[in-house]
Amino acid sequence: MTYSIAQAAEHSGLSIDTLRYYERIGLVDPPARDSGGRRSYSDDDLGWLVFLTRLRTTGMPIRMMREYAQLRHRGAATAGRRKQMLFEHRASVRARIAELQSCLEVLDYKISHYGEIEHTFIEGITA
Amino acid sequence: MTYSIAQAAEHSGLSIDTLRYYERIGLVDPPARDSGGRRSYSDDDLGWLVFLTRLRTTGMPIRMMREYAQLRHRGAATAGRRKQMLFEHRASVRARIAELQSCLEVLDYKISHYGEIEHTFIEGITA
DNA sequence: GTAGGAGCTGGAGTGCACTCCAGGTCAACC
DNA sequence: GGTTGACCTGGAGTGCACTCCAGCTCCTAC
Repeated sequence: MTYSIAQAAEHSGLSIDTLRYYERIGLVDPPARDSGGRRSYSDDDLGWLVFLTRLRTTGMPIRMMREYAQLRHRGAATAGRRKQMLFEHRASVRARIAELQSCLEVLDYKISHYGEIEHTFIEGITA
Repeated sequence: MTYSIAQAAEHSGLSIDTLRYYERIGLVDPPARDSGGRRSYSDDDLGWLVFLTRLRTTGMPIRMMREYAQLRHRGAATAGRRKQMLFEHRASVRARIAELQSCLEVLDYKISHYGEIEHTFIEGITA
């Protein structure tokens, strides 16, 4: 199964421009081309794109994704390094979640605090 | 108690440049000045700065923080609107956490997958 | 055979959130 | 009274991750 750039964009959630941009900066390998010179993405290509969007969603910077892509390109010999990268990235995602959760508590507090303002009309509380 | 800009930066985790930048764009009110014309932050100022860093950490864009700051500036009459903003923001933070957690599952899967590669030396698995 | 639409390239432009800089002031200490 | 160090201002520069554009080609449908 092959996919046009529009279909690849649709499937991955990236824009067409972003797909070409990712190719330009070496984040994805140049896909095959059809008889008219247009990009023709394979299922494997799509799988990689979708995985990239996960890394992006979790805040991995592009330069790190590119490093990962380059290791991947060098084959099975780099599997350990790649696993290590994902391992470390997972830790940072967990830390990020913890950070967000601690901020959530502050928001919860603030929101209930506003509730008091609204019900008792305490003056001067403007935070 | 008052604080120099360096102390405010230290306490809030923002840089000195960022403090001046936030003031310039109307995110924080201009603090008092000492006899030498230097910024002199109050405890209230610091409290606001710390709260801003929470909003920032949770990904609120500056333009929204500024909107919030402007409402706050208009006093208690805008408390409802501000509470509503925090309420909506909290929902987006929760959504973000859920998104990260779902990506974490993908990472977990990938990482255990790499484990298989390392132990059984399956060829061709390069994702 | 031509009009329309998708896709192509190289390169310029955008928005966000800072970050840095030059050139100056001010207070304190030696 | 000179040097040092923190701070001041307005404005320019940075890094990231896209996003847009002009001008072109190619295929399909009428």
